[in-house]
Amino acid sequence: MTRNTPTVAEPPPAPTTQPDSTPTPARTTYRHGDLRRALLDAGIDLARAGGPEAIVLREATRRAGVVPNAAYRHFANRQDLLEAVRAAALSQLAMEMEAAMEAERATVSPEDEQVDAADAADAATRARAMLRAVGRGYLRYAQRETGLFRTAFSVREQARQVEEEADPAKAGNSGLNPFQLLSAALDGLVTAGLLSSGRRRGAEYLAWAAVHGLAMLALDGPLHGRPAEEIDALSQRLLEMVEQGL
Amino acid sequence: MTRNTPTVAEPPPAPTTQPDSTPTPARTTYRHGDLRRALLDAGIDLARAGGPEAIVLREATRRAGVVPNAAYRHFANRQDLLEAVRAAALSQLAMEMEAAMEAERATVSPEDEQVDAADAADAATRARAMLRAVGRGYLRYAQRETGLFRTAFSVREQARQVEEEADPAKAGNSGLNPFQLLSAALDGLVTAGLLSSGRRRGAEYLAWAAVHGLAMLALDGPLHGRPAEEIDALSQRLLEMVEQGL
DNA sequence: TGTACATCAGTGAACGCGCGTTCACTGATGTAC
DNA sequence: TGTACATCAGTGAACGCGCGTTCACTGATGTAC
Repeated sequence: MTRNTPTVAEPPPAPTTQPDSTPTPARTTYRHGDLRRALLDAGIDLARAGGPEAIVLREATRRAGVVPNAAYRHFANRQDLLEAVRAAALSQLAMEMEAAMEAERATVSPEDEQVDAADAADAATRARAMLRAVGRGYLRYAQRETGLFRTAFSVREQARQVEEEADPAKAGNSGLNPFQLLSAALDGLVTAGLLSSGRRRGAEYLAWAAVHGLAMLALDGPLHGRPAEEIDALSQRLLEMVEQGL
Repeated sequence: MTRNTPTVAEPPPAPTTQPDSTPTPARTTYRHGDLRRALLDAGIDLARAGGPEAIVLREATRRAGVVPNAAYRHFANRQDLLEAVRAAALSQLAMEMEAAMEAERATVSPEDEQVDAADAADAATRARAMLRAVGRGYLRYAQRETGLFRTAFSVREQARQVEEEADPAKAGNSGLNPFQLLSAALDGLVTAGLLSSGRRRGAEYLAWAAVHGLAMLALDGPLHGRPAEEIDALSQRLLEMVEQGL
C-alpha cells in the first residue's frame, strides 16, 4: 500500500524543543507539525483569493496534505474554520490601521523639536491626523486584501461581535480591534476640543459607514477596477467630508 | 404514467386575448403562461429571502411547477437568471428612492401657495431635502428588502454597469436608476448654489459611499438587529454629515 | 530501565445531497398551400 | 375549409461534480507503575 505523500506539509518539528517564543500550551506532540495552523493558513489563502465562499474544508485539507476528515480534529466544522479565518483577517486589518497611525505619528511630531510652541493647535492637528490615519489604514487594507476584507465582514448567519473581544497580545498589534482604534481616534477629537461630546455618541458608526461604504464601492461596486490614484483621491476627500461633517 | 401536476402554476391564459395593456411582443403562444416571468418572480422571491446565493435554478423551476431544464428555454444559465433578478432589484430600489423624493416634494411645496416669497432660500431648502430624500429612500429599501438589496450589489464576477443603462418606461418609475437619481439631486445642490462645481465632481461617490456603508453596517455589520428607530436616527445624522461635509 | 496501557492525530471508505447542465424526445400550436 | 408541415415550449432521464460530514480503524506517542 503506497502512502499518500503530503504535497505541502513540512516534516514535523522535534517535539521536545520549543521552536519560538510564543507560549506553547501543554501539547507538544504532533504528527503533522501543527495541522491546525496549516489548515488555518490554507483557509486564509483561500479567502485571500476568493473571499469567504472560497473557504472550502476539503481544499484546505488538500493543501495541508492531509485526508479531508482530519480537519475535524481541529475544527468543529466548516463554519468554525471560517470563523478562525475571519478573526485572523480582522486582526490583520487592525494591524494595517495601527501601522497607518504609527506612520502618521512619526510625521506629525518629528522626533524631538521644540514641542511647547503651539501646543493646543498641535494637539488638534494630531487628533485629526489620527482619525484620517485610521480611515486610511482601513481603506488600504480593503484594497490590498480584498478577499480577506470581505471575509472579515461576512457575517451572514448571525450578527457578530466586531466591536467586542480583541485578543490582546495574541496578534502583533496593541490588541485593539478596528472598532476600538476608531473609537480611540474619535476620543482624541473630543479631547482636542474638535468634537462636542454630544456629537461624539454614535460617531463611530457615521465615520465607519462612510469609510466602509467607499471600500465596498471600490471592491464590488462601480469603483471596482478604477486606478488606485483615483481611489486614493476619493478616500482623501471622503475623510475630509467625515471630519467636516461629524 | 401520472403527469406531474404543477404545484404553483396557474392555467395558461387564453392565447388569443391580450390580457393587459403592456405591449405584448409578437409571441402570444404559451403553455405555461409566461414561464419566464414565473421563473423571474421565483428568483426574486428567493433573493428576497436569502440574497443572491439563494437564487437556485432548480428551485425556481420547482416553484414554477416545471421541470428543471425548462428554465433553459428562457435563461441561458443560472447567471442569466441572477442578472435578471438583479436588474429587477435595482429598479425597485430606484422606485423607493423616487417615492421618497415625491413625498418630500409634496411636503416642501404645499400645492399652491405664494411661491414668489423667498425663492432662492426655498430652492436651497428644496435641493437639500431632495438629496436627503434620495439617501432616505436608499436606506429604507436596504432595510426593508435586505436580500434584494444585497442581490442588487452582488457583482462578484466582473464589475457591472450600475451607473449606465436604466431601462426607460419598462419599470413604473421615471426610468432613472439609483445613481442617476443621486446625480440629479447633487446637480440640484449646485443649481441652488449650495455646492461649488469644483466639489461637485465625484461627489456621487462620496455621498453614495456614506449611505451605502451605513446600509451595510445595518445589514451585515454591527448595526444588524438594532431597532429601526436607532437606525433611522443614525441615518438622519449621516445624511446631515454628508450635506455638511460635501 | 522495562512493560502495559491510554491517548488521540490522522487514515480509509463511504454516505447523501443538491446542484447546473446536456441530450434526445413529444406533442400542442401556428402557418402555408 | 382542410391537410401537411415547421416551430418550439416543456418533458424525461441522466451526467458528473464536489461538497460537508460520519464511521470504524490504526499506529505512533506519552504515561503509570
